[in-house]
Parts: sequence; structure tokens; C-alpha cells
Amino acid sequence: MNIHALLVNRFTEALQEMGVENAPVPVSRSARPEFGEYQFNGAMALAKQLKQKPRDIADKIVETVKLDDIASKLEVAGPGFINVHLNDEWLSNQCELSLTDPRLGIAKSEEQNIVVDYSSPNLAKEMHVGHLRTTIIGDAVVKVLEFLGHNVIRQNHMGDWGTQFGMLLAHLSDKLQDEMAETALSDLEDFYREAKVRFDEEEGFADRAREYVVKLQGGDAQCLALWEKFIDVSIAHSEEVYDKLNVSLTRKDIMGESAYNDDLANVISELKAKGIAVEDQGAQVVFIPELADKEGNPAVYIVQKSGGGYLYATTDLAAMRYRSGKLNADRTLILTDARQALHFKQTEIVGRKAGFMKEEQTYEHCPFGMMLGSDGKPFKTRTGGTVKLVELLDEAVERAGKLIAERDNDLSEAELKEVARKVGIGAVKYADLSKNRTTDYMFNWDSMLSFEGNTAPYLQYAYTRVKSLFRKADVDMATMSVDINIVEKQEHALAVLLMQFEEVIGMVSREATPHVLCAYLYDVASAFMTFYEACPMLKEGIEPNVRNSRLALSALVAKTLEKGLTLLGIETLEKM
RNA sequence: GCGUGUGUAGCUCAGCUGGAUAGAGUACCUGGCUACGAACCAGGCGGUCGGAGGUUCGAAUCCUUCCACACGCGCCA
Repeated sequence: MNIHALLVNRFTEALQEMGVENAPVPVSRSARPEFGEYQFNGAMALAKQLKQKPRDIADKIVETVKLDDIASKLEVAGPGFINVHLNDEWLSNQCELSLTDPRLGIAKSEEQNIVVDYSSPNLAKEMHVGHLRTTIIGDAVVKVLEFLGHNVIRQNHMGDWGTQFGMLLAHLSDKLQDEMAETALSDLEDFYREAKVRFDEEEGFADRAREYVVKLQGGDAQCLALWEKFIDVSIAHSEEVYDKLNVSLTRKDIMGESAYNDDLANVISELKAKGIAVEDQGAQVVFIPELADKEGNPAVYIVQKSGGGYLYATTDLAAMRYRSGKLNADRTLILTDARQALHFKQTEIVGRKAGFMKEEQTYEHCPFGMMLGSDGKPFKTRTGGTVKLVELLDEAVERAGKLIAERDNDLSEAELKEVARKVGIGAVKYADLSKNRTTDYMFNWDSMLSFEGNTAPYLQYAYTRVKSLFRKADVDMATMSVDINIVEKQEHALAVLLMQFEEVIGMVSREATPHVLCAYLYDVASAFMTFYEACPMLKEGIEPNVRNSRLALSALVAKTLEKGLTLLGIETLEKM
């Protein structure tokens, strides 16, 4: 159920009936309970156009609009707000419908092909905390889009190609004399550092590294075999992280930079043939007048280096063409850090000019800020290195384990371990998912590993409380009575929230902003806690029909939390 | 220099197409566990929404300008 959309329709019809066409229909949520749940604020804006007092217009709209079935009261307030108070009986019915629907009353969208490019780690190095955002947010967006019925194509645009691999392969080649690849590459960070030191200091090594680059790009078999070995081990590292994170990316989603290698020459020749790319200072560049500075100097976008080498601009153009052509993507979402904003803007302009995308296909860069330390500078450990993602996750699980051990519970050893894992990982993911600033953001161990307040464990806890209720009442959620009768104000507030799930899901899918879903689930859990305190179910003296109604409402809470958390990639538990 | 983004409570962050008294968490203070699970609940304290103008019936939100910070701007990705 999408209450907002329903209200917009009803008010639009009312305005048409009054002879008002093409006016905006501003329906929004009310800020305060005494103003109802929704409000229509269009009367003030119409005052000038209709040459009437806003309150008179509002009165007329209230007379005209047909909301008897869903609103218990409509009132005109202030300068001409129309407050809509939702009807308890209608809410009760809607909750019952959601409860009996596997999709919780959320309609599917018209199916689209949507490419989501996310995670995309650099395979030369190990994944660190900076990769958390794109990986986790991307995965949540993917799951939401799939839930809405879209055909989502995950694209892990891994950094598996480029000049740095020359250095790494030269080093690997030496190490393989007396070690297995897995051993040599057990710590990618160390390996990279060793190679870099040799590159900077060892005589002749830099030249060998450059030779390897040329051989690799030329398709030398021996060199490719070495590269494949490196990539293989490196991908295994990434998969370990994905596995810990409960991220849905698999090997078949990998479409690394190397995959476009054979197409780069075609991209350049096509750009040249169309007169889009021209030679300048020995390089192939595209001048972009749309992004000119004040003096009229166009922006410059280099697609081929003066030595003939290709750049990431070339690769991204090839990727764009592949996605819009071969994958037939209606939308392409790219989740990277905000520093690449200009690059993707330019890529879109150039790509569209070259006809690599159709007019109606979208190219949406979804940027994130950088992770900063508490000093406001790029995040580093005390020793100056980056924090490996694996280490952060292990720490979170360990802290959760300690906390659980301090509590009274009847969990077995195996269950404890499982709870610690779900809670620890959930907390880290939620800490990142719940923020969606395009700006830089602070990394803080304590808030990331906190289990209190607005955190994943709070949501998981609310879920276990419902489950506990059902265990104690010995009621099966699948076969229970779904007769809901909303009476108390806490029930009303909770029901309204539960009916807003579809609105929230819609926003997440449009804007790629899972933090909206986080905030929503927190509101649901919080409203449930309030309801739980005020409306007892299993205590003595509760009428059976009241008990059943409240249990049914609780069941819808559990299902909503479970679905929402699953979409966020956070696991639920029966006990904790 | 030009461009992009940001500036909201002590701290970390929400605030959807402009709407009524700007909200959460945390920290701090007061209460509440022989329990439908205290990873919780009820309440309190805390903000010239960076500054100044402007548009509007109405601005944290739109426009102008200034300040501060971050990032980007021809051969790294």
C-alpha cells in the first residue's frame, strides 16, 4: 500500500472536479500527530491563481475530496493546511492485507534491466575499510531493485588491469622460484609494498616491470598465466570479505577492466571516425564545450595517451557501450567515491555524443565521500596503514561475542557464535548503511561497533522480542488469526508506519539511498517498543480478541523488519 | 584561478518535490527490571540550521554574495 500515492490521486481528482488543472499536488507527511498523518498543502499556492482566500479554497477541497473510506477526519488548519487523519478501521484492514501477502502489500514495478556497478576493488591490494560503502550500499540497492521485480545485473568492475600489474608480475615471477602463488600472495599489502620498494630502489627492476606491462597488454601467454595466478588469489581474498559481509556478489558478476581490453582500440577508432576525438599534443582527446570554463576553454577528456596506451576513460566508455548495447540496460548505476564525479559526467557526455547509449537509457553516478579519521584526515591506523576490512569485521564479531557472554541467556556454544557473527557484522554494516552523505564521513571504532541506540542490534532485538512473544504464546505466525482491530494510539502510530514500507522502498530504488530504509526500520522498531510497553498481550486479563489483534500487528512488525533487514543484507535471529 | 560537494545540538548524523513548535542516536541528568527479554522504556537538558542579503503567505531547503573545509581540473584509476 502506498498511502502517499493514493492521497495524491484523490486530491488530484478533487482539484479536477473543482476545475483546477495542472496544479501541483503537494501531499506530505505531517510533522506532528495532532496534524494527522498526512497533509495537503496546495491551497495556499492556489490562492493567487484562483483569487480566493486559501482557507476558503481548503474548505472547498475538503468538501470535494473523497476520502471517507480512509480518513477519519479532515481538518483545515493554520493558513490553509488540510490535515488527514487516517481511519483506524481502514488501517486495520490494510494491515491485515499486508500480513497475508508474501510481499507485504508491496506492488512490483514495471520490470527494467538495471546494471549496478559496485564494490570494484583494486585487485593489486587488499580490501580496506574504504571499500565498505560501495560494496554494502550497492548490495542493498541491488536487493531492493530485485525485490521490486527488476532484472538486476551486478557488475563488479574490478581493477585488474593497468601499469601497476607490471611491477607486481615481475615481483611475483621472482617469488615463484621458491614459493607457491598462494603463499607468496597471502598478504597482498605486504606483497605490494615489497614490489614497490624494489621498483623504487632495485636496479633494473623498473625496466623489467615496464616490459611486463607491454607483454601483458600484448597478450603474451606466459605473462597472462602469471597474471591469472595473481588475479585468482586476489579474487579469493575479495570473496572471503564478501562471504563475511553476506554480500551477494559472485564470480559470475566480475566484469573487470581487463574484460574490455580488446574493445579499447575500437572505441578510439570510432571516436576518431565520428570526429569526436582529435589529436592534441600527441594524445587522443575529446574537447567538451558543455563543460567549458568562463573564458570558453572546453574541458579536456583524454581517451588515449600519447604513447598509444589506454586509460580508464577508454575502459569506462567501452563498459558503457557494453552495458547499454549487450546488456540492454535501462538504467546504469555506478557506485564510486565522489572524487570521480567529474570523470563520470564527462564520460556520459562523450558516450552519448558517440551514440554509445540511447537517449532513454540513464547513466547514474552515485557518489560517496571518503572515510576520514577522527583528525579529519584520510583514515589511517595509528601506524599509518589502512585498516583491512577483514580485521574490522573480526573485531566486531569478537566484541559482540564478549557482550553476549556477559548476559544471561540459554544459548548453546554454537548459537552464541552465530549470534556474535550476525550482531557484529550487522552493526558494522548498519553503521555505514545508515549514512548516505556524499561528503566525507568520520570513521569511529566505537560508533561502528556500538550495539545500543540506532544500530542493527536494536532492530535485531526488536525482531527477537516478537519471536519470543510468539514462542511464549505458542502461536504459529503462519496460521494465526489475522483479525486486527486498532484502538490505542500506539497501535495507530505503529500501523501507519507499517503501511509506509512501500513509499520507503520506492525512494530507495529511485535514489539508491538505503539510509532511508535504515531510518524507516528504526522508526518501526522504535514504535514497536513503545507499543510493546503500552499494549500488553500475554499478561492476565487481556481479552482474547485484543491479544490476537496485537499479536497480529506484532507479526507484521516482525515480517517488515525481517524483509527490510534482508534487503539491507543484515541477518535476523530468533534469540540473542 | 575555475568547478563540484559540504557547513544543522558537546559528538555522530536525519530532515523527501519550500510548509505549522528543526528531529534521531550518543553524552549528561531523573525515574522504571521477583520481567509478555533493561541490547529496552518514560522524561529532562541541549540548536542565532556557517554569516549577510533576496524571492515567497511561509526558507535548514530556492537565488545572490561572503567565510570555512574537502575533493577535482591533459596523458594514475
